[in-house]
Amino acid sequence: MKRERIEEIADLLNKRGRLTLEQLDDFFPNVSQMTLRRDLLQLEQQGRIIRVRGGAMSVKEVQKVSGEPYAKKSASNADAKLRIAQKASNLIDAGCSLFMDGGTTAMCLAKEMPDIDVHVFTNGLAVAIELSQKKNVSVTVLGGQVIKDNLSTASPVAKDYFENTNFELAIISASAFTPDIGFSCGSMIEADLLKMARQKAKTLYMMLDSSKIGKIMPHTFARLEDIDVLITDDDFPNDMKELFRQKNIVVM
Amino acid sequence: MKRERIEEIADLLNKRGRLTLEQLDDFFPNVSQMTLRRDLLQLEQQGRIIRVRGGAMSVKEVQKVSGEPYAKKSASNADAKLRIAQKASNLIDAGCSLFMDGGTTAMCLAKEMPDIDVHVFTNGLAVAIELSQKKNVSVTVLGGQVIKDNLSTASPVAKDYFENTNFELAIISASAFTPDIGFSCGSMIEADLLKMARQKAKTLYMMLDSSKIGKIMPHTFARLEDIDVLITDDDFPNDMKELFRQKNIVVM
DNA sequence: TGAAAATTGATAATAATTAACAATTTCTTA
DNA sequence: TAAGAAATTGTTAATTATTATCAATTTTCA
Repeated sequence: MKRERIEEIADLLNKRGRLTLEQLDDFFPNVSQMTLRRDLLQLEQQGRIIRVRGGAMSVKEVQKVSGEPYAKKSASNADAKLRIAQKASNLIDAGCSLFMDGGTTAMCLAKEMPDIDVHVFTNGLAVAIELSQKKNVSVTVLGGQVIKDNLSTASPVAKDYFENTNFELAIISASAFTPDIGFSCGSMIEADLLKMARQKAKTLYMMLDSSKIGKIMPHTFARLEDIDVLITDDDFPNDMKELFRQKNIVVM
Repeated sequence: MKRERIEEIADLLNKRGRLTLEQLDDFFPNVSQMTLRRDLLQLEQQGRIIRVRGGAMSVKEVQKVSGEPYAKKSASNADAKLRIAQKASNLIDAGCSLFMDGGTTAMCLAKEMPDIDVHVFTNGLAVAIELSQKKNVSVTVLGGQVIKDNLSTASPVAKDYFENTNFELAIISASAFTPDIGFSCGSMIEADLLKMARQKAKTLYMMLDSSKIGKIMPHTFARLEDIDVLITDDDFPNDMKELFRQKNIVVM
């Protein structure tokens, strides 16, 4: 009872980096704040977290290069991304081979990923490092020049590389989506990569949090009908869901 | 006035790890607690400290108490590695293009690297992320499967990749060295990569801390006479230095 | 020099944390 | 299995830390 809750809190903190007591309270509605406080105290004594005013933060989070732009960015819409990542992680079976991008949603997924025998291709450096923590996951990084603001790689030779590479599944996310423009992102070379990934994969899962709807970015890499499964959060509008379902796309 | 005080506080925190507001007040009797609070706030915004109830703690302190395997390893002989990295960083000029490996010494160098216009090729994920923090450094990661225990990549196709890649300088380090076996490391595929890097580079700098002397690892990637400059620490034995100098290798 | 900006200090208002104890649950072991 | 001990939990009150506010002071720079 207690033990499990404490482990859950530790997990949560490792994934989210930092939480307020109120947020914790939302996650554990059936225990009092005082209990959560006591749990945090215990975790602090174990050296696993740091209690700060208002809540606590994960030691691991602090150990990651502090102040990096990436860590900051990953905070936006963290709740939705976490839930999307959780859904996505349930769709991954042992023995499969998949592609993931290097975005912040992918990073959430990397943290949520079960430690099972899978092979992951990714162009995200942080994603690769996160996945390397797992014993059973093998990881391949696509080489290329590092894009500093999202710590992912992009390379014109990726195409050649993909020639001899096989994966059933691609799980990617977009920076923007509208029904007529489709899924788009800010960098052409990244769009290129994602396009290749989707063509190569048998099945394409798109992770899209609702804040991306209606936005347009310069480079489209997939149209609505290109995807097989849409993974999103609860705020995703119903009429939009219907649009996907009409094209036989699974929405979850 | 303010600037200095803030620096002093940061220093103090780095030395003491953690301080209460009262302790800080003792150190700075001529400013009010409120001022110290504001200083701490500012330091927190810079990501240099973490404010906790009652006071603050140094981020560096937290980073020390690490559990990750990579972070652990990088602690061994940290002093020597830091000094070696500092020496190496002075040898890097603006405008140059260089290769670095993904080892812990390279990681130190990445941290010490001046923020100047250089291009770095590396197979180290952590190295790449660290270098990405610098505005003027552009980074290319070599793709490949991730070796989990040192977070670097290795790939049989690296060879093809190197075909069209040019750099003047390779700065690498070895896991082991003896005069007759040469420089060696534990993984064949890594040895292969390093061999290619040294053949490709006009100049080869080897960073070798003295603890590596006399050790032998399975795969040799360079002989004594292959290198141009040896960068080492003060404990490096003199007779060994002489050996290098006889071959016209600069020892520093 | 003199006005604007930044820094600082004192106090009040707010919020978070701890302390204390009773109520509940879980664990022993007779 | 039932009584008692130990651990866990919740509620409230007390304490403490933090933030907000505004006036006073210092610094900056035109």
